[in-house]
Amino acid sequence: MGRKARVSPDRILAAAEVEFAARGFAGARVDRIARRARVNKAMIYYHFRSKQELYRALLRRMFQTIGDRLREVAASDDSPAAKIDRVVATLAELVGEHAHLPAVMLREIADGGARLDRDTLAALAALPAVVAGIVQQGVTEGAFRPVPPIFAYFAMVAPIIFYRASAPIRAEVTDLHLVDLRLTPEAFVHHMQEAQRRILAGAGPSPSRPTS
Amino acid sequence: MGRKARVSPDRILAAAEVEFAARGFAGARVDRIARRARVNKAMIYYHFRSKQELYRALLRRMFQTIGDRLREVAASDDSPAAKIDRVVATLAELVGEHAHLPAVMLREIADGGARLDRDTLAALAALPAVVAGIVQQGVTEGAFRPVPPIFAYFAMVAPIIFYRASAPIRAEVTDLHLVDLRLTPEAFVHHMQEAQRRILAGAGPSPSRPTS
DNA sequence: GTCTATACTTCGATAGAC
DNA sequence: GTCTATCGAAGTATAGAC
Repeated sequence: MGRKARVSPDRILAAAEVEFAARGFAGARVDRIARRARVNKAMIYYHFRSKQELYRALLRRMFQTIGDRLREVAASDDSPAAKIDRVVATLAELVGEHAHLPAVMLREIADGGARLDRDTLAALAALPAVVAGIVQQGVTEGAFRPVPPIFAYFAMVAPIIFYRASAPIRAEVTDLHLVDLRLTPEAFVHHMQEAQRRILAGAGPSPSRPTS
Repeated sequence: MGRKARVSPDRILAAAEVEFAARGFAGARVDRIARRARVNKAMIYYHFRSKQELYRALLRRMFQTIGDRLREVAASDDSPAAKIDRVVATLAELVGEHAHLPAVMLREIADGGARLDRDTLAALAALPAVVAGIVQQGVTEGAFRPVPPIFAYFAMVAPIIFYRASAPIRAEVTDLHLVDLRLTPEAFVHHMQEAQRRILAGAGPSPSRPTS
């Protein structure tokens, strides 16, 4: 019942992701999205009301996807340290699967969230909240030292986004023999996990030291 | 002799920085830049050849400024650990002084460096090179463990840029009582310095341990 | 749900006088 | 160096047939 009705909006969203990621909201062209989605331009305005509404729908879906994956990790019964490792790996996987996600997030932050409605903002705010929960758990169990949630979040997320989104620039810089900026995704994730462990590690080296 | 001749281009660049940071290249309007710079629009095309050339001139100047400040730190005779602290503080200062710098960098990365000419690319590539030099010095002196230069660079720069550029979104999220994402710049810098020290710290806790 | 044709607007860029 | 006036190209959005 009505399964085909979804294929058009979904193809539009997929095409929109590529276009908005590559050019930003202002630079994106509805004609190009239509062509890539192999639908008529009028269909975009039929399914979504405007370019802006299409953009919002895309962002809601993106943040929801990320949040779902992170909440999965947070809900597991792994140790806090293992959860942090998994959060880093999960974020890296997500940006690996959805190659356009980093650019969209970068642009949205640069825009100051000007086009985010309340629901989308809530979905975005849920991301640092998940990380905060894991850190809090680690602190309670004595494995982590306390750090501000938003700091832990940015220390984790920002380098991953930068690393992925900067791939074209790094490749060009390396090709021009300016500096060698190569680093495999696997090595990067490994170093990120080590870094987060070091950032969050409690004062003492012993895994479970009594607090008092 | 001819000092006044510079005031117009400089005012244009200053206005362009605001406009490009807030709206991106595609979203920026030459008319708005002209109005903000209090010059006639035709003057922009007289001093710079096009919107694109104006944008490039702006980026060159930005990366040059950052590079100069970082090279100053690298050239000092501080210890590598102290230099890392100063690099973090310097970057934080820079984005504090030039509030529009983070957004421009975010957008340029998202664009994949599409509008960077070779000179600008070289000025950008010099940034991780400076950090790499400091890390290398620390490794040689036995104070740091070896990490890939581009990793050390992103771990340092990405959170700072994100933190600054996300200020409007964080404020809105906090105001809507979704989550409390407040964190003072001073506290943020302090935590960043601590984090970088932990990431780079050599295996042993002793400051100057003989290598062999 | 789908397509064609087009109205309406905005914007980058320049011509040409001073 | 500076200003006015304007061209021409895109671009969003919709009307209306099927």
